[in-house]
Amino acid sequence: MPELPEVETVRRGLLPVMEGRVIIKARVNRPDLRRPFPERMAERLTGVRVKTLRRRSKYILADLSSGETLLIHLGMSGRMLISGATVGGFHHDHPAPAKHDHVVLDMEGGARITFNDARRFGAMDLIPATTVDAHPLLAVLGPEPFGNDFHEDYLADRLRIRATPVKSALLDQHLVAGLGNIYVCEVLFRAGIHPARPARDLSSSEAVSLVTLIREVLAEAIEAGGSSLKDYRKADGELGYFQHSFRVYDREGQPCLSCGATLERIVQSGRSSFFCPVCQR
DNA sequence: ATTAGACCCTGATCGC
DNA sequence: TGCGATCAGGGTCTAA
Repeated sequence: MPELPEVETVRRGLLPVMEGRVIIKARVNRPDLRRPFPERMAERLTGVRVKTLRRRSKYILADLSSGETLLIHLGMSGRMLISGATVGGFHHDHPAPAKHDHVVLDMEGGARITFNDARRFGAMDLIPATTVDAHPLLAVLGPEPFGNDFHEDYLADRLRIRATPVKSALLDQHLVAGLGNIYVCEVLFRAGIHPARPARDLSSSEAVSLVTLIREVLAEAIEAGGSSLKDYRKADGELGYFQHSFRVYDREGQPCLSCGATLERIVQSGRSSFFCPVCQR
């Protein structure tokens, strides 16, 4: 599912039809995803205005005129699809209701936003705006990759005390928030670091380079509209195209674009890691 | 506290 | 065409 660049792309797609607009009617088609939806969610969303639409890590946060904030996580397969509006020059008619359409928001201005999530690993919650940062899902998150709290000294200090493979460390949302399996693989390739290296064994210059490369990869992916593999689509239904820029992810058995060696795949804490055995040491 | 593994759920794909 | 095994961008929970 979506990592930070995909979530940011979805947020940007939703901005023109959500921010500043009133939710005319909210419909909730089932009581839960993996976790229960908040009590009376449809009623609490209906008739309120979306003041701002922001992002924290892989979460979209909609601050509402009711004083509550809607928290949205897309999990692995969650989509937010827009219909009934002209987006990017194309008008999208309302599609027939589809399997796994869990929440539907009819917006002031005629747009409809449909949250569809086949695997139901996503989440929604409604909390007082004043307690957003204390929400259990958000309070444990590490710094934003583009924020001032994420810098060379911070990352070097945190990696130095971890015995776990650097791949697992960078996937840990407590350490830095927003990276997922694809972008960690891509970052480690650009850094020339083998995913199985214990985090504590990285040199300080390697840790320093990771800060820059994490920002570089994420920024390029956001610029490309994210990566479209199986489930992910931008809010306007279009595909992102960063997947064409993958240098190692899902390229097992193919030649390294730098040295020509055959790329390999290993499994680390249950997730695939793709890497070049020659370039990454 | 850290870490590995099971688990949550559906759907796509691949080998037979 | 069908069937089982495997895999998938997420995070949580348990137990060692």
